[in-house]
Amino acid sequence: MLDPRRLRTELDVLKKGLARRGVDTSVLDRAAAVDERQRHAVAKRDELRSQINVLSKEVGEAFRSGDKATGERKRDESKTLGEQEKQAEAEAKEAGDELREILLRIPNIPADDAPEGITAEDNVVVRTVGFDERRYDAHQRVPHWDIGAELGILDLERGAKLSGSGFPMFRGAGAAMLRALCQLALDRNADAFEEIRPPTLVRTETMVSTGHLPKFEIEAYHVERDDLWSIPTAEVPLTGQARDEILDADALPIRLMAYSPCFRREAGAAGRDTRGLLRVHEFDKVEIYAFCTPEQAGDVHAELLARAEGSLQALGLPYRVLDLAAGDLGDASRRTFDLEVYAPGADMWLEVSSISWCGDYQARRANVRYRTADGTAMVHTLNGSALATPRVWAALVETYRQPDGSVRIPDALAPYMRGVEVIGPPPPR
RNA sequence: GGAGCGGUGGCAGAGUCUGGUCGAUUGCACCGGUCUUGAAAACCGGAGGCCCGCAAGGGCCCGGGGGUUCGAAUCCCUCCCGCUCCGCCA
Repeated sequence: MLDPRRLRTELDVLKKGLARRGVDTSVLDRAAAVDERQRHAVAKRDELRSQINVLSKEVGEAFRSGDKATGERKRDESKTLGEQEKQAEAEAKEAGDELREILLRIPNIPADDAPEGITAEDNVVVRTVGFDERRYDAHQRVPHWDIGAELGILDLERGAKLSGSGFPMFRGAGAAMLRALCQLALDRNADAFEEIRPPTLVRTETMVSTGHLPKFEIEAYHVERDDLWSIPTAEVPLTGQARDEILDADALPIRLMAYSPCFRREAGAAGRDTRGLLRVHEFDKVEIYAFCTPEQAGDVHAELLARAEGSLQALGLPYRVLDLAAGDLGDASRRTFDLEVYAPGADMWLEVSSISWCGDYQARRANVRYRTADGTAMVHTLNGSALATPRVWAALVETYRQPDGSVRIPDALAPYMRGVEVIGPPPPR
């Protein structure tokens, strides 16, 4: 959420920023008008309340001192003012609610150094690591859905039988590899990040705090009976757990990580790049996350990126780093680097991590502050996947497929797989 | 799921029956000072959050929302959360 004060102090700046996303900036004019209306109503209400407070005190004094006539007169006077106050209050509340409704749907202002452009085509490739097109042989040009079926480690049919398409079921070494990947990611970051295992069903307010509601309601699974939402990422509970808190500045940056399942309806993406594990409704992920001061945020952002890259490097997967164009940024983010691994079988770059600096956008929604020398200020929040399983799994089996059809397990991962070094064909079932 | 009790400032804990002088007593923690070679102790002082405003100042906040009243931490309704006991259960 944007700071409503900026609507009156730097409306132009906000408009320029939103325009870079390719968004209609007239909402800002609407918001500014409602803000103006709200402040007028509040001022009027406060003035009336001030008078009522004085009168009420006098009523009490008058009755106590036995001056019944004065007491009754002032009481009636106060009552009249009370009716006006009620009306002003109603206006203030109505305008306040409307302003919040508008603000909750306005995305964050992109950082100045976020690349220009409004589509994914405009994203800038910052660097490509470990990629050499010529290095791949025919045996690596097999898509993971075929490899998975062949080796009996991915059972999409049965996953669909259970829950529908987009709900993969893994078996045997394939299932173990998912756990191994998460364990690896957690272990690699445990030196600096506190591990959290949050709930994965959360309240509406929690989803609002990160920006996933109200605007993207269609993207989330909702449990109606209990009015709870399945989290699309651990970023949601990690942000929400600090809601309404004032953090100790000395404790910042606070680095957290969390393993969690993630649920996404992918409503807007039906039929697009959905084969195999390319786009699924449920998957496991290890998220790395930080609360920090605005001054620390740049460094922390770089740190999260380096951490996420580190896991891919450890697994020996070629990847590239994208600096997202202003228009391709998620709503909450002001600057995002995407990590994409190369999947030779599918011959695609797969997004496996989005490392986002959200500024105070989420902090304001969740009301997470820290103490400063002269008061409080909103923290900055940053998040990114340390490792998202299904796409990394896909890239792994494609990259490490050997001429005989088996899949070699990278050295870094083997210890987490009971020493398994190669996944061969399954025993007959 | 049933019954009972409770939610007050960073924490603990009064105040609620008997509405006004209660944004709120007290203790701990915290910050500054005195004393001390230094520290502790003791003593003195300071200190909640939010909104509007250049400021002066005003308004709001005792879990959330609504109501009664001239006036609500205090009375009423409702929702949420916590604890205890019972039931059920991985």
